[in-house]
Amino acid sequence: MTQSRDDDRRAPAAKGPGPAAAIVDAAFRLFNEFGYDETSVDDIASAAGVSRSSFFRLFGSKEMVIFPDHDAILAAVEERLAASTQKSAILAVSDAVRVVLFHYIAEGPLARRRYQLTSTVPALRERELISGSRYQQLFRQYISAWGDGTEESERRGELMAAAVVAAHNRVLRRWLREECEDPHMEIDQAMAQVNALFAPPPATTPAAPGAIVVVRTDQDLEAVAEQLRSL
Amino acid sequence: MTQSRDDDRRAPAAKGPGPAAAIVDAAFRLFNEFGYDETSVDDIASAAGVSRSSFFRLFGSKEMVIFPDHDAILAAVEERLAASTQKSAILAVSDAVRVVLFHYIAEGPLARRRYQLTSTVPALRERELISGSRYQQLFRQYISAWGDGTEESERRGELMAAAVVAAHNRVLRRWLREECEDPHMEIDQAMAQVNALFAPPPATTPAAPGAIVVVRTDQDLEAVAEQLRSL
DNA sequence: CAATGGATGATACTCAGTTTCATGACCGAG
DNA sequence: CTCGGTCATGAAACTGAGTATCATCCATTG
Repeated sequence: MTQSRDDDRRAPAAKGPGPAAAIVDAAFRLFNEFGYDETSVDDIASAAGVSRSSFFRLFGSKEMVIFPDHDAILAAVEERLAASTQKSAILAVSDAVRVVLFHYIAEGPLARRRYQLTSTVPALRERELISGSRYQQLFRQYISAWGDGTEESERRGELMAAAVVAAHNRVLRRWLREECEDPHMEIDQAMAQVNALFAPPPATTPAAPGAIVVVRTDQDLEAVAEQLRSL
Repeated sequence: MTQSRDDDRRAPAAKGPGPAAAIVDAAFRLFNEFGYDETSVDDIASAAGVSRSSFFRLFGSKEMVIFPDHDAILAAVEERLAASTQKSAILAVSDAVRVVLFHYIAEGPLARRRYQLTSTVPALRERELISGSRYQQLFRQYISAWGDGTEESERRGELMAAAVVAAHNRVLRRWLREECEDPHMEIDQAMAQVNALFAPPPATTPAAPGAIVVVRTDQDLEAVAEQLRSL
């Protein structure tokens, strides 16, 4: 896995030289120049110096050139969520969201080029939506598991998962549009907002500046800390 | 809408006799018998006694045979949302959600047949997801407009729209699976839950610096202090 | 050297969706 | 009745994505 060299055949998203990277480069270049629909797979393959067959062998479809490693991110999210219990649930969710967000941010300009495509090509926007729903499904699954089995609890899990993904998407989209200077801060705020919504109603007395805030909590300190961090 | 005769040419989803209805019937029958991927458009067209051309003229794509009138529902939702202001916002959202839900429920067995397909054929599930996101976008747009323009308010709109759609989807899915006896009641409960989450942020003024935070916990003060220090 | 296995390329095929053109039914005007 | 229009339909060819098959090449290994 971690062996070096140009063994990126297993990791099409890698940056090093290799057929996969050449294909990605050619694809983004042609998409930007001529448009997504106007660029055929044959165009990409020949521009990258590989055969059509190899293209479909490496990326299963034309759309997948744009979205390289969703499966890997999804696995990372699941890993983070799995390493958690009720007590650290809120923290786990926030962490998992950060995993996703900062993965994209780490891509830098590539992520923005992708956004330029997804925001103009309906087929790609839809593909992105679908992968987003897989995150939501994953979050829902874990959040639900942390609750009791009542319908209200299940519904709460569903709503919270939707909110979590929406919060992430908003921050990410703002960053992609360069409307967001500090994504760390914004994702913290956004997740704090989510947690404030879904945490058990903390009997917040309207507080004048300098007032005493009493937090009734059955939660563990991590949860409290998460909320405080947002103030 | 309710006029009789066979003037369903403008309404492909209508039930009366006519080419569109024949196509829908043939499509569902063949999909159920042989599977979605195994049924070609030619199969459907010839089974319905029309030409391939007519099929694509009436429904733009193979997937659209399954989802007839999303645009109409979307328009109905928008109509309901548009007829509302901040004061009646919560009611408008709940009403709009009910419009969608009961539209599907009114379809009765057809909706359940569709569900059987969408829950087994990935391409159709994705198509459904996408139309769901259009509802979400619509709700977000209106809910955001009801707020002040702050980022927190915008985010709240985004989260609430996501939650609203998620709540609807949950109730609808339960009804489709026949796990839900009284969809009226369930959607009311679900929307009440959404409103309870999003409605009145009970004036939670962020505590000014120097506020006192009281945490009830089993842990001793040293542990608490240590945790807080790490914020 | 021979054999094996993995990666690649070439080719042909299916099918969705688009475009173009021809046909035929209906309809009002002369 | 006939001409000239429109509109729904059908027919056929075309593009392009995705799949399957087979041949080839190359590197390792015995």
